[in-house]
Amino acid sequence: MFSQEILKGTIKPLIIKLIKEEGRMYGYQITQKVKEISSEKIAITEGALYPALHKLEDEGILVTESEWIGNRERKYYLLSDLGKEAAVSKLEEIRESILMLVQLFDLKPLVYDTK
Amino acid sequence: MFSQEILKGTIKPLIIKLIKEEGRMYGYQITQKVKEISSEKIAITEGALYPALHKLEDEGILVTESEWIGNRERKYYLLSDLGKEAAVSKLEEIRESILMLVQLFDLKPLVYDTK
DNA sequence: CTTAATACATAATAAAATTATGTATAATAT
DNA sequence: ATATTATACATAATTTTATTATGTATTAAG
Repeated sequence: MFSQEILKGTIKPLIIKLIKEEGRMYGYQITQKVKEISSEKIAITEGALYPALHKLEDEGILVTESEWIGNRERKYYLLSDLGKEAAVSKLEEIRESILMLVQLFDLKPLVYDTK
Repeated sequence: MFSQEILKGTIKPLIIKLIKEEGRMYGYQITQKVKEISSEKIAITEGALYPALHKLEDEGILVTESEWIGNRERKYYLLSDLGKEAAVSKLEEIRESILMLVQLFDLKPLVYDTK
């Protein structure tokens, strides 16, 4: 289980992608989801996650709604209207960057499966 | 032409990969090669490149040989014996990391072309 | 009744980049 | 001739972003 390493700089777009898909997510849920989709290989640390969430909120990309589950706060993050717009270009950006890495490191032959 | 952004953390393995392929390279040549293979999209900055080269040298991965082209120094970097060993695992590592990014960001359908 | 899981958060530190600056030679364009 | 661009190295200040270490607190499981 490695944490970020190469994933430096990818946490914000990753958050955006997950929230875009799920509609809304809370911090802990994001850590679990990433653990799941990475086959237990990636552990997002709180020290990276929460500052990133707060920054995205400050940037106006995310908005929050708090819910109280019993006596415990659960802070859901959602895409704002701005965030919904921004998400498209930000995900396109990261997609291009990752494909660039594939190209640079010559991880071809990777091709689009057009099935 | 974007500089690093997502490439954070990838400069050292990239240097290793290029030098492994080319045999030896000097700093400026690396910037040009990266520009070339990225279709002019990536400009490695000196502030990132030279410290990375020096660190790899300190780590014993790279060794240098200086050549004087006229009155101008050209410092070639080569893989040391240690570096040749390390290169294999380091490149496997970065490969896995990039494929992890592909998986996380759902850049499938990307499949191996087995032709 | 203790430990692990859930759930938030911040502070100190480290790593790694950007940006700015510096020196200097060689080639090209005006 | 001379100014600009390209070649070629390098470092310093700053910023960004992560790691590691704490901290608080509730709930579930052993």
